[in-house]
Amino acid sequence: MTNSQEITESEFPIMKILWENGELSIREVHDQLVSTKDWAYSTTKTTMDRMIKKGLLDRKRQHNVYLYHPLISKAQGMVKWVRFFADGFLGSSPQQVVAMFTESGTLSISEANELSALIEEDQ
Amino acid sequence: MTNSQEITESEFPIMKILWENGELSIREVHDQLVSTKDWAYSTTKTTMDRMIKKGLLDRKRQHNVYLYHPLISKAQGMVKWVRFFADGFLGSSPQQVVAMFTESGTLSISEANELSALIEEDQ
DNA sequence: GCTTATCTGTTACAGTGTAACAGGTGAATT
DNA sequence: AATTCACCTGTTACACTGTAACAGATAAGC
Repeated sequence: MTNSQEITESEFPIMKILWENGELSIREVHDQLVSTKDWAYSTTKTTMDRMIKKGLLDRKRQHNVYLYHPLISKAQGMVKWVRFFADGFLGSSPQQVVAMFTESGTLSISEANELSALIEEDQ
Repeated sequence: MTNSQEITESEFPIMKILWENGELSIREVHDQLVSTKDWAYSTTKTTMDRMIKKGLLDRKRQHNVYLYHPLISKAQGMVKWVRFFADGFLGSSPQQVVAMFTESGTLSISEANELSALIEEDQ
């Protein structure tokens, strides 16, 4: 029953930036995105708007811009991808992948715990 | 100029099964898929048909069934996802991810070499 | 006040995720 | 041999995603 919207491949880098920064305008997200994705500004915009509709993000008006922020945690957003990664790439269990992320510093202990629990939760 | 069709998230598990088995009917792929994906047979079928159109697979008629086989190598198919994982999940370089795959036994030495080369190749 | 840059909303279109359905064909059954 | 059953094949469908252009609104600079 945890609000578990699935994050798509294109949405993921946006979530990541937002998890790291808390709250940003589309422009700010877009500028950080440029290193990885070669997107038009309007692509970033459309994607983020859809993420609001899906319940992944919310936004509030600050001065004259909208600032977007995540509605789900990094752990929640990673579940699907950890699975994908575990059984598609490493022939290992999702839990082992979580351990790997913790070691690599991708996840804090508490994020790792949350993620582990979520993985157990729905099978 | 290497034939580099991108493999989508749903296509990946199919490719994986085919890389491991060489040549299978839709039914055979589907049966192996069931452990991971809860798909209808027709979903597996449609996906595999589209993969042919995209040039990811080819098929030939054997007796009275079509057997499907991959047209691109595991290394070629992994490039995109290695990048995705490298900069989305591990804050590491694609090459480090390749190394990790080699250690975990996911890739043979020669597959890893091919993959490394491909990663260099287009930036 | 006008120009310019940026933000916002709207619209678009091909591709993907997921599947139902109808017709064909071989195998089993009577 | 005619019927039935199971599975294969092709066709069609529809919502969602990936990617983006465009037009109007607003703010900032001159």
